[in-house]
Amino acid sequence: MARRSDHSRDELYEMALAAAREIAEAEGLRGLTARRVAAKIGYSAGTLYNLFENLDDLIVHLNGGTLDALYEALADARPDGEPEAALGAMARTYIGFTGAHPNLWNILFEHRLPEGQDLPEGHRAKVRRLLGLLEGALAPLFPSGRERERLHSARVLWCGLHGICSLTSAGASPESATAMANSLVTNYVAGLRYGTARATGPLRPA
Amino acid sequence: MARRSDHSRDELYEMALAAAREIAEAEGLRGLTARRVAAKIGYSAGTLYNLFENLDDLIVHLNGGTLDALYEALADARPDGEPEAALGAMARTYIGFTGAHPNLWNILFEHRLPEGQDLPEGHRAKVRRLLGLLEGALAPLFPSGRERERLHSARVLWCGLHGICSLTSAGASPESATAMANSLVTNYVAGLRYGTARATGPLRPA
DNA sequence: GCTTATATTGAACGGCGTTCAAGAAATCTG
DNA sequence: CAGATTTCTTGAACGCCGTTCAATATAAGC
Repeated sequence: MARRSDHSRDELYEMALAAAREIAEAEGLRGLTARRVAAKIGYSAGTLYNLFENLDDLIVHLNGGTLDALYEALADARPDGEPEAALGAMARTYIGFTGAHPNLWNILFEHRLPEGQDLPEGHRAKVRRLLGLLEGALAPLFPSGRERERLHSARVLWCGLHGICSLTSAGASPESATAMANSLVTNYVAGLRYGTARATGPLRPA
Repeated sequence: MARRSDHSRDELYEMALAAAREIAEAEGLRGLTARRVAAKIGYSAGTLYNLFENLDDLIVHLNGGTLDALYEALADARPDGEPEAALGAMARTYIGFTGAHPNLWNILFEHRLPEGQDLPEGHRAKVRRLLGLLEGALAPLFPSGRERERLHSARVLWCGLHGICSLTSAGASPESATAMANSLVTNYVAGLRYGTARATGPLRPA
């Protein structure tokens, strides 16, 4: 019950998140408890409450790290070239990430804050940053001045990709996620390119 | 600690599921505990374990009911006519369902069985039945003999719709789910109709 | 009426998130 | 350096949780 100087506060913070990530990756949300994280770093559970508001807060931080890792993977893989090829490559990278870290990725969506609480602004910013990658790949399809439509299409593709990975991970569709993503990208972009230009108003190629 | 004859086993089963649904609808997974469900129907927690294997099993049954309700809503709303119109109407119905029962719909995906366990076959069948509705709406686009491609496209749209509702519900994309669904359906189907017929091979209209 | 089978329960177990008084070490003050 | 002060850490505790089970009172079968 005494003060220790084994680690600085920042070290402790990183150790706790790393331990949580290890447990989460191996066992998912079910195995991720405050007591186990604490035991894994050799401190008592109470110490975690000096670093995080509570377990929900710890998980939100864990998810922030997952979003960062996802961003790095996608940013590295983003190729130039035709939107179809770029989006296809990003989709494959995304699918690869979900396959490599299924539990971490699932926790991104399984974990929900209690009733009234919203995710911190930083979390939303991380998502926006990811969306920006898709927007970049879509840029050749939209003339300047149509950024709103471009963002809209990026969102649709992002949602579609998310749905593919989500249902694939849930085992509901054993069919290859990659094939579905290819179909989504190919046909949706084809619709944008030569589309019927209905109310949603995608445009002719620039 | 005595046997009662207030309700039959089937009545008890229905009462428990109804109570669970009420709690889940109001408070989500966090409020759904065995003790509270039992208290709500005026029995002890142990009695639930005569009706269900455990709390996970109860939730799986609850989710089965949600899938049934979703199927009924979509089956009722399925219109005839052009695929775009039919799929758009189904998407709006789906989005309406998720808006009317956000917690029930979320539990469908938040709840995950422990490590080794898979969802029962009945659950998969319910999902397949839902997919069948989309396949029906896509039928005019595919000549007979191309059922495989039709199923593939139905899956892609299903995933896309799921992704839209999932991320909308998570608050990550405040943009209107309906607008995104319209864009998805319009452009994806346009891609199928006049598509580039790449490797994934959607066909010309029949 | 007697026996058998079944349903129900309260208590119990271990684990959970979280709080907090107590105390020891680090730090500050002179 | 000593004494005062701040900070960190902890174990115990609280009230939950899912789940099990012996005990028991009732229903069902004969």
